[in-house]
Amino acid sequence: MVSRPLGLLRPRKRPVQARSEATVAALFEASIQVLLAVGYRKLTTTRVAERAGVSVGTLYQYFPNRQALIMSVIERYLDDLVCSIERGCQDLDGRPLDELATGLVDAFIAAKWMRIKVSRAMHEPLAEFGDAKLVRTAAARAAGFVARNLQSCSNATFHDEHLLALLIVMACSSLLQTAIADQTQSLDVEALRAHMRAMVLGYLREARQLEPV
Amino acid sequence: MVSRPLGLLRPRKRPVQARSEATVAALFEASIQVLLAVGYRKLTTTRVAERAGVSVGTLYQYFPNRQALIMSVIERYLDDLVCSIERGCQDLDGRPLDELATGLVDAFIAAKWMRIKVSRAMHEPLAEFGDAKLVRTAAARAAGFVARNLQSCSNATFHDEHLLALLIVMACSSLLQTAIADQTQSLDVEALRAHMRAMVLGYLREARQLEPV
Amino acid sequence: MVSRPLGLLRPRKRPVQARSEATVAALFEASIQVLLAVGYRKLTTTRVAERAGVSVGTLYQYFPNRQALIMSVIERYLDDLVCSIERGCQDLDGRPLDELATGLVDAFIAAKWMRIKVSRAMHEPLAEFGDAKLVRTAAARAAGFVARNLQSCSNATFHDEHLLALLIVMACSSLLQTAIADQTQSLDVEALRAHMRAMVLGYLREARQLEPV
Amino acid sequence: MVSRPLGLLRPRKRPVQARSEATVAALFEASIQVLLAVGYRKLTTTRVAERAGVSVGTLYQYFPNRQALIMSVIERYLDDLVCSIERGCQDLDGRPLDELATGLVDAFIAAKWMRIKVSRAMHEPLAEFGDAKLVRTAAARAAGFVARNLQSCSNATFHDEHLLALLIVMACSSLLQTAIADQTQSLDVEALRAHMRAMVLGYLREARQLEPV
DNA sequence: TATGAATGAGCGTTCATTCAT
DNA sequence: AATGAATGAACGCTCATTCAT
Repeated sequence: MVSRPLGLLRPRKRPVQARSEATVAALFEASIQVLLAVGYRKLTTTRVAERAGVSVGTLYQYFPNRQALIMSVIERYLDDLVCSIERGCQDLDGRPLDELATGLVDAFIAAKWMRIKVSRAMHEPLAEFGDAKLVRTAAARAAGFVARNLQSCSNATFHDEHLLALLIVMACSSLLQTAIADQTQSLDVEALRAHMRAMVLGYLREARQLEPV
Repeated sequence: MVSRPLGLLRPRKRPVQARSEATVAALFEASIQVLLAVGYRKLTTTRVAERAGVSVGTLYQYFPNRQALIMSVIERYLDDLVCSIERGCQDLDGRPLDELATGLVDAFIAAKWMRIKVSRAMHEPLAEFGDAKLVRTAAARAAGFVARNLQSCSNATFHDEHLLALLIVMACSSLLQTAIADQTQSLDVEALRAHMRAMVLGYLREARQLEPV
Repeated sequence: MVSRPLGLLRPRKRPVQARSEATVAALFEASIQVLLAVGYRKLTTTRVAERAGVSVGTLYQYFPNRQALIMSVIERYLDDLVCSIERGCQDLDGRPLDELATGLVDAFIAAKWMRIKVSRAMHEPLAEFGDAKLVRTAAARAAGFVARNLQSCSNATFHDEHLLALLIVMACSSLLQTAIADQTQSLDVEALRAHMRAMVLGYLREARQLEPV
Repeated sequence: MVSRPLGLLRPRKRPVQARSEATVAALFEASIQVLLAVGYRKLTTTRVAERAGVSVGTLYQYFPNRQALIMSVIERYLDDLVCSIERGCQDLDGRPLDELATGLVDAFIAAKWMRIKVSRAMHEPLAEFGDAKLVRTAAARAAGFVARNLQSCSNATFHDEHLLALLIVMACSSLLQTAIADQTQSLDVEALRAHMRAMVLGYLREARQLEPV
């Protein structure tokens, strides 16, 4: 799953050579580490480059500026996340409603909670660039899979699967992000899983009667 | 419900005089405006003071440092939010489940969406200080009201109203925050209201069967 | 022994009333305390006024600016010092050389070491304004007494008592100041006293043969 | 005798390249110039950098903070001073007492008075950091040479050369510093030299009879 | 291509001083 | 006369970005 930067985020050079790819990967990895080690406010280009074992100058050969680096990191994270969710949703076609709800919630939790530290590290960057196309695109992609799952549900049909799917995606990811950001861990995963399942399942049951808007 | 900052966040001087109160209010207002105008990263003490029509020095007479200012702004925002939610939940005691769900969702939307610009402005600050006691306290307070509403529901009883309430609060606020942060407004309020209602109602219906964990 | 400020140091108002005198005294005392508590670099007018139990505004009614305050404090300190030395030299007229040396050294040590904390507090202010008339004047005054002692010595006569006296004053006070500034107290007072006595006595013995320059 | 700052004072990067060394040298030189031109209180990192012909950022690449810069400057000054004194004391072994006294005083005067402007510039910084290890170390080193000279004196022996040496070092340097700090130059060098010689010589003559304490 | 020294605008913060009350 | 809120220039320091090597 390679980073696919778009628009303003496009690196100055495409990492065609093995060396370049390795450098970019190291910079991504270093960014996460810096984020976890010192926090977003202290994430400096110099620090990231240092951690990655290259010079600042080199960083600037792959990313036009700090923002591009961060957005690339976010992009990569979201990409991985969406792929992980997709994988989790793959076997849910044709299932009855309750299994579907369980499966979806498990997929989201697996995707976010399993990589909890990275998810936590992404909290602030996502807040700064959270209104970017990036995030909407990722949400839309995830909503795509989920919508397909909903369409193929064995014991229920819906009016507007895509909107339902989008709301499930938004609700699950925002709730999980909030739960993860809480360092005190006041909610344990299993409780969260049970309640999210109830929420999604209940929502879908109600939604069968929901008229399209 | 007055702001009562504690510890390091305690303003340097209590605004006892009319002038002082006006200055502090102006600084709060200016912070929001700066947040909306130039974003969190460019929220500077100088910039806030300027916009409030006072000098930096004056800002520092009321707040020991930038963080204290921001946390006070957050605190005030959360306080208002919780009060607004409380007001919205006041008439929901003794109602049947579906009216309760509708009322709760309306209360949250009224609280957040009606002050959408401020809510949007708070997105990044909340992400930086989101794990602070402040936020958890506010969530717990809101969960308190909601739990009371659940307990008094005319046609349903629950195992653990407090946990349910907390999850409703977290889900509603995080979902609304996400929706609000999206500048493109891909979701209109009324659609969101309908779906959130379905989500909360469905959740509570499922939750009646949920064993305590 | 009242402060007698001169020239640029003249307070804006002469402390004619009891109240004013008390305020000025409180400000002097507070300055010393601040110096000892937080050091010269952190001595601020606000802090001094606070400690003195008055407002900054009041401070500025007695001293035109920070420098005037500090110089007044120095002046008072030097005044006390010189008076203390004078007292110590009073009974030395007509004594033989060795008793004179002992007496002089004792007088200096009594003056400086007995008020060691204040002397230490004055170290930095003296360095900043050490080339001021203030210090030269104080040294000259002390040299005056010492010169008189030298003139009346029972068993020795000198060519230029005034210069000798000035050098004794400078040597004794600078050596003591250095010893006092050393927080580690590597030299104990009694050793210092013995050696200073040897130094002064030896110096005077040599000086009898020193031609005027 | 190269400057070797330790701990928090360690320069951020060791000046290994010619350019770096030149920059650091320029910063030292600029510090002295600023000290002489505007005084210690107005010695600003920006001002020093400016005068050195580099940017503030560059200054901070070589010194972690203002204090480290100043202490490095002091260290360098003291190092030079001690080396200069050492040079002046080199030929004094085996000399009779009066030649020794003359030689020592000449060594101190040569070291301090010959670099009078720098010495004057150092007055305030030394007062602020005067109790630092730096200064005590320098004094101890100088006392080392002088003690050796005393031990080898051809016509006198002493009980505690090291203490005597330390007092000579302290007396000479503090007296010279005081004389130098006096901008009015009320004492000319040659008079000072004669009297210091008398003082040191007399002191040593007395000290022969001084019992160890 | 990679480096990292250099840059300098800009930040958070302090504090001497003023002046309306 | 006394107050203390307000001022704003100036400070120490950081860091995104550039460019000579």
